[in-house]
Amino acid sequence: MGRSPCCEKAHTNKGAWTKEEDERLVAHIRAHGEGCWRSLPKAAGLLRCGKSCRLRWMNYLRPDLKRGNFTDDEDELIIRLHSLLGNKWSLIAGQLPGRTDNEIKNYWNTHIKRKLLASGIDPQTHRPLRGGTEAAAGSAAVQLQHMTIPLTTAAARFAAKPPPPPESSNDSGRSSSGASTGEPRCPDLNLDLSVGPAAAAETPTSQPVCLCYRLGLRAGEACSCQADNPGPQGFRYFRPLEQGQYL
DNA sequence: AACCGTCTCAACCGCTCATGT
DNA sequence: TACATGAGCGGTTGAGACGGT
Repeated sequence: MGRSPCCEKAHTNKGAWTKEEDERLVAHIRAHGEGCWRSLPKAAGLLRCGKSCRLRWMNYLRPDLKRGNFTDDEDELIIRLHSLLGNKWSLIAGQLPGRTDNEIKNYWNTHIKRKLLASGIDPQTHRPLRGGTEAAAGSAAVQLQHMTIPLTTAAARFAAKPPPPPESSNDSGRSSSGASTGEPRCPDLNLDLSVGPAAAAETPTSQPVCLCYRLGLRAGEACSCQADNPGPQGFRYFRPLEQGQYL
């Protein structure tokens, strides 16, 4: 028995949103706030699936969205984060204020992927492509060397986590996040594994800490975790793993 | 001007995860 | 513990924009 559909498909609109629908959605969220997406369409008088409303709000209508082209800094950050996290677009988006996972995913697929390929870098593994020209490989090496990011051992292990054994990945659609080659992701990246000053001073590796924090982001700076409220209600903990232990 | 191929990106789909009962 | 439900994620699709011929 499959799960029930998220909405009554027969009575919902699909496709592009109209201006009126946008206005209704924005007005409703301004009045009642985000959340309870399932019941929102009815409450807002929209013939849309709750999922569709959420997506429209998150990706297009949210007032804090940054529109326009990606900057070079954003490009570089996306590449760095992708080399660490793979296709975890929501995690990557979390480090880019005003950008959405969908936007970053699209940008990656349409621009960055091509840019990396042109530089002789495999966009999935972030390693030089086999059979590439020496010049391409050389430029790849330069770029990889440039991708030095302060990382803790925990985050580095996260980045270098080997893929699950084939028998455990019966999931057809979700196995493409990064290294599918059987090798650890970007094992020869020049990752600076030294603990950043703040993290070194305040977060010994035995303590659970926010991943954003370990990536060098302070609270309020892209990271939405609450630095002044540590604990399960504040940080989303990322506990460092023991040697040989993987997520 | 018309056609065609390519590109972009908003939106959808199917799935997993998190949470409540 | 098992199940139901809602939220969120990542891959994919398709309509419209754009550029070349």
